[in-house]
Amino acid sequence: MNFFDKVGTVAIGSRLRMLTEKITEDASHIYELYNIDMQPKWFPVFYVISQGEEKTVTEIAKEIGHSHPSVSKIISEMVAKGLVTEKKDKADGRRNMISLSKKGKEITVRIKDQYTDIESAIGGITKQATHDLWKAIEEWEFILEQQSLLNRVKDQLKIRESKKVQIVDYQPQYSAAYKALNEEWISKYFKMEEADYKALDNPEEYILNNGGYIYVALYNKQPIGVCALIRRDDPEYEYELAKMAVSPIAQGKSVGLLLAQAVIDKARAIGAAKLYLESNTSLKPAINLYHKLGFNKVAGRATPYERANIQMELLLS
Amino acid sequence: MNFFDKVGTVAIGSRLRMLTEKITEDASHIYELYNIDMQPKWFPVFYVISQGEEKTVTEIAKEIGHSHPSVSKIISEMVAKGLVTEKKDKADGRRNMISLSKKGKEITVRIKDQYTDIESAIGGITKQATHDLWKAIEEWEFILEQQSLLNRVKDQLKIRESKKVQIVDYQPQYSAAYKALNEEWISKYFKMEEADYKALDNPEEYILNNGGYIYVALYNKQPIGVCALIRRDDPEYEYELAKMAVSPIAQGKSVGLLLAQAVIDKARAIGAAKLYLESNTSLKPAINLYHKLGFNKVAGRATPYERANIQMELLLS
DNA sequence: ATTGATTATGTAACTGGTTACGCAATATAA
DNA sequence: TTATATTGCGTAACCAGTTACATAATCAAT
Repeated sequence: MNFFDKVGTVAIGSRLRMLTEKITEDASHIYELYNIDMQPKWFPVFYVISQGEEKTVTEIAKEIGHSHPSVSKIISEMVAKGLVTEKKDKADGRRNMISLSKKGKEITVRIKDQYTDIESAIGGITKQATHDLWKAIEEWEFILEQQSLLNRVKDQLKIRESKKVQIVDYQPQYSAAYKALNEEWISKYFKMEEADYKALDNPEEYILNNGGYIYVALYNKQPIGVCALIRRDDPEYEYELAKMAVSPIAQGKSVGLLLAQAVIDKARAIGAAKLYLESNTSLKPAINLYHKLGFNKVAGRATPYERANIQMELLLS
Repeated sequence: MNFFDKVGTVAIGSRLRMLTEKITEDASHIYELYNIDMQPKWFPVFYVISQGEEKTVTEIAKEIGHSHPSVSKIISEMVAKGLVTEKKDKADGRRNMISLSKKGKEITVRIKDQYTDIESAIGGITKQATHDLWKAIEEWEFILEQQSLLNRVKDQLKIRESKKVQIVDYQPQYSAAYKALNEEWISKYFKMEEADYKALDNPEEYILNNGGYIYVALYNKQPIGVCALIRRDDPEYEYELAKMAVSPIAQGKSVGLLLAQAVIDKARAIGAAKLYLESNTSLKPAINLYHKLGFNKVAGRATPYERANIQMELLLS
C-alpha cells in the first residue's frame, strides 16, 4: 500500500482515519485486558463525570467536543450497564443530571493502572519517534482554527485564477462590455441614474478625452471586469476611482483587486496626490477591498449619484 | 474543551478522530469549490484507476488499504454517476474489471488544479507548523506495525504486575502449594509419574537436604509459582533447574522469568559451571522462556521422566 | 398573563467505514 | 473426473459518530 507515498498529502484525511482506526481498535482490547467492562467510546464521557460533580448531557458534550446526541446515546448505554445514574434536575425539568454509580466509581479505581500503562506505552512510542504526533495534532487543530483548510484552498485557487486575469487598457471593442458590466450590478442593487448613462454611453468623451483612463480585466480573452480612473473638476480630489464592475461569474479571481491596483498605480504614475471614490455601504465586499487597499472614509462631498452614501480617499504620496 | 489537556495521551484516539473529521468535512466542500461531482471518499479509488490499466475490486482495495466491500460500494456509486465502467473479465468470470469512463477521464484533467491547490494549502500549514504531522503519522504507522499499541500496553501491564511478585526461599508452609502447583500443570498436559511423587512429596529429602534450593513466587502473599535448583549426581550437569510451575491465573506477570532468574543467580552464586533442564517441546511458552534466558538444546541424556523430550543447558561462567 | 425565543434532550436517519456471510467461479489434488 | 479449497465480490448488518427534527421546559419581554 504505497498509495500514500504516491498521492502525497492530498489524502491526509484518509491516512488519518486509518491511523485512528488502528488505534481505537486496539483500545477496546486494552479494556478487555484490564477486565473493565467499558467501551473505548465511553471513555471521554466516563472521564468527565468521574471528575466530581454531576453534569448535564450538554455540559458533557461541550466538554468533550461531541454532539449532544452522541453523549445521550453513550449515557443510555452506560446506564444499561449500571455505570452511571440519571436524575432529573428539580429546579429545571429539562436537565438530566448524570453521575457515576457505585459500580462506576469502583471502575475509576481499577482504571488508574490502565491509564498509567497506556501513558507509558505511548510514552515509549513518542520516545522512539522523532516527530511528536501529539504536538503535531495540537498544532494542526490550532492552525485550522485560525483558518480552515477549505479557506486555505480557496486562497490558493484565487491566487492561481488571478494569474490568468490580464489587465489591459480600454479599447473601443470593449465599449459594450464596459457598459454591460456596470449596468449589471447597478441595476441589480440600485437603479441606473442620469449620471450613469452619461458616463457609460460616452467613455471617450467623459473619461478618456478628459485626462482619465479605463482598465479592462480579461479572462480567457473575455472582458470580465472594468474600472476607471476619472479626472475630476475638484481642487481637493483631482482623481477618482470609479465605474468598478466585476462580473459575478468571475468571482474568486481577485479581479477587483487587480483592477483597483492598476488604477492606483496609474494615479500614482501621473502624479496624483490622492484618490477619491464613492460607494454604498451595502456593497460589503467592495468596501472591504477599498479598505484593504488603504482607502479611508472621508466627510460628505457633493455627488451626482443618489446611491453614494460613503466616500473614501487614499493618499498616494 | 480543554478535555485533552487534562486526560493526556490516553485519549489520542478521540483526538485523532476529531482532527480527521474536521479535515474530511472540508474536503467535500473543496470538491464543490472546483465543481467536481465527486465525493471525497471516492478519491482513493478514483486515483488508482486513473493511473492507467483497469483493475479488479480486490486489487483496488488492497492498494488503498480498504476492505473490498468498501470499494465495492464506492464503485457502484461511481458507476451510478457515470464516472466508471464495470466489465466482467472473460478469462475469469469472478473478476469485475473497473476502469474510468470518458466522463471520469475528463475529471482527471480538471482535478489536477485542485490537487495542486490542496498541496499548496497543506504545504502552507506545514510551513507554519513546527511539528510535521505527515511524517509523524508515517512514523506512528511504522512503529505500530512493529509492535501494536495493545502489545505495548500488555508489556507495561506485565512490568507493573511483575513488580508485585516477590521471590522468596522455600519454607515448610509452602509445601502444599509446591506440590499443588506442579501437579496442576503436569496432570493437565501429561500425567503424574513415579519421579514426580518422590520429588513433590518430599522436597526436603530430595532437594533441600541434598544441596538444592526451592524458590516460591508470592503475589499478594499467596504462592503462585515455584521452581527448584536440584543437585544431581551427574559429573557433567551438576545442577538442574526443575519443578518450575506457575499458576495459570498468574499469567502475564513474568513469574516464570523471575523464578528462573532466581535459580540461575543461585546456581551462579554457588559456583555451578552450567545448568541443565528437561522439558517437553509442547510447552511452548516454557521453551521460549528457557531459550530467552540462554538455554541451548543438548543431546539426549538419561532421564527418569517419560514426558521429557527436550534437554537444555545454560553455561554460567 | 401571554407569547415568542431559547435551551436541554431524545429520536430518527444518514455516513463512511467495518466484519460476517454466502454464492459462484476457478484452482488443486486425489 | 470429482471432491475440496480458494478466490472474487456482492449483500447485510453493525459501529461510532454526525445532522435534522421534535418536544418539553424555561426565560424574556411585552
